[in-house]
Amino acid sequence: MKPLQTFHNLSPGKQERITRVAVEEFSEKGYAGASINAMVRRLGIAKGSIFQYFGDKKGLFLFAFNTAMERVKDYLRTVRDQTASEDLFTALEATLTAGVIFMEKHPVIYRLYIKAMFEDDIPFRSEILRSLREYSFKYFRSLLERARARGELRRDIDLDKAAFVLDALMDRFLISRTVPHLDAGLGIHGCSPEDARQWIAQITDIVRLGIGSR
Amino acid sequence: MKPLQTFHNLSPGKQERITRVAVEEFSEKGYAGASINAMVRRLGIAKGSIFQYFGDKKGLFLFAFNTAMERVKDYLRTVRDQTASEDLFTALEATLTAGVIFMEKHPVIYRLYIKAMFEDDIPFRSEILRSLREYSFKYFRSLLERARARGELRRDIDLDKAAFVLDALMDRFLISRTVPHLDAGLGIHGCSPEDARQWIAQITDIVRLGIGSR
Amino acid sequence: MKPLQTFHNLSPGKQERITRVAVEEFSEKGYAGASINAMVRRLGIAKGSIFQYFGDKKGLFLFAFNTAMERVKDYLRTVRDQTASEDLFTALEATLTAGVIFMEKHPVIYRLYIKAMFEDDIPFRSEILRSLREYSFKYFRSLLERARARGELRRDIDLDKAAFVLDALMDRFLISRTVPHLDAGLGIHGCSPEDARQWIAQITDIVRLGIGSR
Amino acid sequence: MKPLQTFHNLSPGKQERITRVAVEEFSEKGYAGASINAMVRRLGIAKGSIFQYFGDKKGLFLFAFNTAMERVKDYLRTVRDQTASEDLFTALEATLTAGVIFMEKHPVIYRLYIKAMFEDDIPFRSEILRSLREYSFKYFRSLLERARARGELRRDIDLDKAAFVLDALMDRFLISRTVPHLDAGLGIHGCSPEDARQWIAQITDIVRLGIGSR
DNA sequence: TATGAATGAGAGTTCATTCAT
DNA sequence: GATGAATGAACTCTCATTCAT
Repeated sequence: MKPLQTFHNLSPGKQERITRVAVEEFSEKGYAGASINAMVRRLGIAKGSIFQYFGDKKGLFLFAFNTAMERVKDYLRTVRDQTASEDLFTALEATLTAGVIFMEKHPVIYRLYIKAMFEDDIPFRSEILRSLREYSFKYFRSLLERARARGELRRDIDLDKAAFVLDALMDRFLISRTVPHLDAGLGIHGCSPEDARQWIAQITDIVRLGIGSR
Repeated sequence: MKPLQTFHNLSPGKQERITRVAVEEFSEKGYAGASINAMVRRLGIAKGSIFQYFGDKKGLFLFAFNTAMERVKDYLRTVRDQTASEDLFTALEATLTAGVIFMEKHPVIYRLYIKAMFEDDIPFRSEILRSLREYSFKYFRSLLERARARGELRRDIDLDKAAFVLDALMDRFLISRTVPHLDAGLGIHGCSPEDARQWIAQITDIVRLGIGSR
Repeated sequence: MKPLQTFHNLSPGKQERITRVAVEEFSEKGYAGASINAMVRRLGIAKGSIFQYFGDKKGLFLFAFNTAMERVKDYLRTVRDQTASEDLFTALEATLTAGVIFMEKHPVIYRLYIKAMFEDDIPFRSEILRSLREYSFKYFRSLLERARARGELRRDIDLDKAAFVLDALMDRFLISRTVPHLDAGLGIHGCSPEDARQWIAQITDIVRLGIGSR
Repeated sequence: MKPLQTFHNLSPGKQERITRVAVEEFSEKGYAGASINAMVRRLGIAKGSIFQYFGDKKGLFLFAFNTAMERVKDYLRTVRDQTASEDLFTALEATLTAGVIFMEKHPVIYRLYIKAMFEDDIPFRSEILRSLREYSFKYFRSLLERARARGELRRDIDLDKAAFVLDALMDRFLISRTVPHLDAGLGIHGCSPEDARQWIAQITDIVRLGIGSR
């Protein structure tokens, strides 16, 4: 019997409940800190069941993490599609804003991503991070390539470097909204969506002057 | 008897050895993951002694962390003093370069900082991070204020936002050199100091156009 | 519904497969160590089925063990029949040689026998072992009685004691070929069939002088 | 801190109690079957203590086993010394008798030996068995060499083969007294010491004729 | 008849913390 | 002041067995 086979035979409602609790637990306590005991206590099921479904803690984490990341990718895909006709900097603003909204609705997922990023001994850490970063860079690269084709960029700008800057700024901005006290009192953490838009506008402005065509 | 009282009565060599081992352990395994068992094994001292010196695990961590961060601050102070007469962007390049050099020499300290940043259940996490970030922002703010006084900045730029951008880019760049696979194959992780300088130059260049006076 | 009833309604092929896997598992890991989980995994059938067929783990073991021992007895019977006209010591040599050959072809069965012999908590351990030993002794006793009738034995030898010696030597010799390092470097374990015959000849020789008629 | 260091700092009485309980548990249930939970329950100490003393289950077993075997070797040494002036077959009888007496007083140790012999997954099984068997063979070889020097043996007898026979018979005889129902009703198991001497005498008699000088 | 999801006791192991010496 | 033995809760993981479908 393959792992996950058993799990996928459960009712969708139960699958969803288990996944949600697992994501929350890993999100709150990281991989090593997460307790399967705590999960089954919250779920009201037997400890053995988790191991029947996922084989071991590693398998559970991988499943929870991948499930969560799929939702991020889905979301990002729709953003890109909706900004296809906009210029680069409008698209960037939209992306950041979308990121803020997503995090507002799914803070748990963002924290899980953070944990995977900076905790050691995450199962398949390298593969996971490499694949995520690749996805993110490809996203910004594709925005930049579209912009270059339209003549929106400085001629001499290196697309890799530019993508790095975009990724760094967006990532840090979003992290600041999640991780308390990372913004040194600037007020990013927990600020209103309107204030967030102000921040986004000004950051984008700096970037436009840095890499834009004029 | 105050905690740390007994610790400071030890010979400087012993104090230094204990501090070093504690910093290494927390740096490698994070707060929750660190094992006092492991530390005393490496140190060859009794487990009870640690509790006598520092009260509990929390006290040990706080001491180790603060000690490590003092070294960072000392280092940063000398960088600022040495670049007092340079223009903003030269000073920024120097700062990033200095950061690369520091990390090269003290990777353990940088990892400890990362762990403190992204792990929950760090004792006094809020206070620690707030104080660190404050220090970092003040550093960049002071550079920017110096630059504004000299007319090196766009008139309309908001210094807080600019400091945010500088801090974000510098931080992400340095993290990329430490955490594997965070750079999506761009080659920042583990690149040679010369390649790092190239990266720094180009990032600074983007920033100059974004916030510089012309 | 009697247990085993449902099992015997299965296709002979399936019965045989289940028996074989069970014997292998018990042979490798002993009774307590054997895992029904592992068996059904290898068989690709439902765990519940095993309990339907055999009631519980005990029933499964008993069936597997008895099935395996039947094969040993069948084999031993043919050996005795084929040596009916030989003198005692030729028959003994033939028996030992046959034992070696059987083990060579059915190591799994021999290991199962060993496990049953020396593990506690074997279900019905006493009955099982008593019956096996009885069978073995009867075998040697019948050889000895035949020999006595032909005047091949010392007058004053006690047949029980002699049977004990024969059984002990044969058993130990065969075990030495299976269990590594039981022969203290004498080279019995894993030796070639030819070398085994040399050993057999010399052991038989000692026995002949010990109990033979002259 | 080395494993066993801590343990040896305990009071001799406590060390002895722990060792005794461990030997009993392994002796009754084998390695895999033994439960550290059960041991600490019987001892009335905390589970963690066992791991502090011995590191892990493997370490505990190794210690318990070696301690038990030392007692066997000590005993055997005194037997050999006391029979130095006897002829081979008298010495053999004394050895077997001594074995019977030892087992009568220490059945737990003998069962532990049996378990180590026939259970798989014993830690360092190969090394343990090789060393034990070597010790046993050397013992019989030394008796045989002494006998050959005195002209008590058949000229053409191979000492290795003879030692094998002695070891096999002695071992099986002693096992028969411990493991129930291994004697097929011959009455070795649990027989009185006097009956045991009778058996010993007759077995020795067979061996004498098989390998003796006349 | 066959299935396989559910169970929960029990396994070995690690750990921060306490306290008598 | 330094020690290190003692603790017990919490951890991940395995297993035979049950029973509704």
